[in-house]
Amino acid sequence: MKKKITIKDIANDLGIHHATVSRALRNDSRISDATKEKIVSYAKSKGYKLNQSAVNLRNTKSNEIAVIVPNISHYSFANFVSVITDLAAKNNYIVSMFQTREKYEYELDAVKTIMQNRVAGVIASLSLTTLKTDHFKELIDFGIPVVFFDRIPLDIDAPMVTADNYNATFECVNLLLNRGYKKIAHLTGPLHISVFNERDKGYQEALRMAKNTYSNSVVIPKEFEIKDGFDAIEKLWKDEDKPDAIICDSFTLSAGVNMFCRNNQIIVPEKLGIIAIANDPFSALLEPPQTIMTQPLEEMAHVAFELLVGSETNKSETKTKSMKTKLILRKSI
Amino acid sequence: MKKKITIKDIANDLGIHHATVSRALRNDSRISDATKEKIVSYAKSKGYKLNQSAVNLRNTKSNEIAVIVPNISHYSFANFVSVITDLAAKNNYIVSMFQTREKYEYELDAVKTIMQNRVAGVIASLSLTTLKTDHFKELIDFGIPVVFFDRIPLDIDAPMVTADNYNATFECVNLLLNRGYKKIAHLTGPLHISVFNERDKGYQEALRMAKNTYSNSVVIPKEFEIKDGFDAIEKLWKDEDKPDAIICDSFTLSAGVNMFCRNNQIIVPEKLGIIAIANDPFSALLEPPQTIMTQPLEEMAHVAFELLVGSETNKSETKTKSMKTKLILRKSI
DNA sequence: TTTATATTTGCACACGTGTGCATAATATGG
DNA sequence: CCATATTATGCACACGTGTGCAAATATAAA
Repeated sequence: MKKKITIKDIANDLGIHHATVSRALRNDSRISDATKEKIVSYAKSKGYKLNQSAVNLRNTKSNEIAVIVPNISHYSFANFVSVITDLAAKNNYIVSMFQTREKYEYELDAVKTIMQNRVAGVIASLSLTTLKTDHFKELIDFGIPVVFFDRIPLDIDAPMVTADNYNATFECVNLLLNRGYKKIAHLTGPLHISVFNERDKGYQEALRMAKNTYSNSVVIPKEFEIKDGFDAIEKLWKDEDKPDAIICDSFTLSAGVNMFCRNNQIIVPEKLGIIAIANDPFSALLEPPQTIMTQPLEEMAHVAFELLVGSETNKSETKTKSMKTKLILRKSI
Repeated sequence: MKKKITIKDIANDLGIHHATVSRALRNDSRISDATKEKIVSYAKSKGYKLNQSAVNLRNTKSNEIAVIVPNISHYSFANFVSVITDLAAKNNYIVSMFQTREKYEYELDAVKTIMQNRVAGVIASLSLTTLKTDHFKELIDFGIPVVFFDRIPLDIDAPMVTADNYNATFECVNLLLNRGYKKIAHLTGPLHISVFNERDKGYQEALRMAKNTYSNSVVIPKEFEIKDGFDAIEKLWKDEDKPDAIICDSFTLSAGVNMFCRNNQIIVPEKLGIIAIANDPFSALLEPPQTIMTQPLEEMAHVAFELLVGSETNKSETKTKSMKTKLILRKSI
């Protein structure tokens, strides 16, 4: 292992002071071009690498942006993180990953670690089991800016980015009603989660406004799996008053519904219309190709990042951005 | 923003030396239980948070593990990162994400940033456009342990973890031949990439050993998209000597092939057998459900992590672990 | 009690960089 | 050519923690 060279080493070798080296390498205007050139080329020849830990200590702040998500392997989160990572790299930040696996305790651990690391900022989406948010309040109180994304808390004064979940289901219902469906079910998640709560409200309200009497919200109280969608529709299908259309709050759930239909020769969209609120591109590959209401993930990531890195200059008011969803019409309705 | 309390603050308040505080908080055996208790409870009451940047500087090493992957939003990488993140958290490391987007220049940037951050270790999968690996040699020379994963370099002496790609295709070919397929094509990636190279060798060799005369490797020279699979099979299908089975080196490619077949009423598996080397669980949802040869991603992640964090104690010999793939038989062959 | 030993705490310095302020070197103007 | 303004560099300290070694205190043995 090579000995790591420091700015002091360079200063000694060149017979100058390390402050001058520091300034030269950071291209400070107060250093003459001649010495700058001398220092930079010497540093390069010696393979000098800035020690970021020292910089972070000196700045009392690290160059990291922490991202807290329930599960990185889910497409929406993966895609979101992917965009954030690009933006971070472009702005000389590093992205640190934290995964809660939908567990409140892991979220607590993540927040603790984040504070220890004096991170520059946090982008977070709450876990399903998070009922108290004191840890995030402490984080903000500690001086670390936080932007919430998708699964947002309702009792914290911080910037937020979400899809317009209320209108997403509202529009889905109207679309289905227009197509002649009469009995629309809603497969959703725990209603203490902002996303599902908003969507169910939009669903209920659209039905109410249309004076539609059938209403059926099925809550899956855990992380969605294909089997959950399968089981849910299986149970619904046994009702004497079964639905003729279903809105699924994730691609995973809709995939389970699709599988049940294929296994039981239930023709989609004739016997059952399916629409998913999802972003997964493979929804197009289902038989029949799945109609989805998508969230503008890339745009949301951009906004979240902007709210975070711009948050120092622009502390004026709390901003919650609600982004319009977009329908991709395929063959399942 | 609250003032951040340090061990010196605690020391002053308690009339002791900060070294004692440091030791007490780290549960050093040399500090008496009485003072430990006093210090720990006082620290807690004051909301003391360790400053990891200071620790990192002192240790000349950070608490981060860097993960370099081409694209986080691809299922295999996302899943791999997900497991690594869990393992890291369990071992008091943080995972820093780096995404190359298949670009050599981004890989260079990532390696540079990683050196600056004096990261504890790196897990990396090469980008498609990486032809030189000097940057990784420099990284290792700089004293940072690196474990390569999946897309490994052939000219670096470092621990590696891959699937047994040679045998994966070898077995696929034999399986297809046993089922009566005679003309097997191989949809693969750039052959300077270890993964695709090995797979194509396994494919070629299995055909040679079976004295099968038809052989057809189609190289997609870029990041795979669904359209690439679609276009490739479309072109193959125009041949007078078209294949009756195809091995696809990713789920994306196989999805494109599947789509072409559905659009053109080509019955799978009667007219065309399809097998993908992939991990994506949604392969089960295609029509027909896709037969896949899977890599043991979770296991590979565990091994990679173990090779990395155990690498300080266990520098003895370079280890390359080649993990057995597993067939999941469904309806596409 | 005295001496030897074990236990506990303090001291000083190191880790590498950045910044306000002082000082030195150079340029500008009369 | 001197006084002043401008530019360039040096100095000292701070950021927060950890560790080898010395010192102080407590405990055990004689």
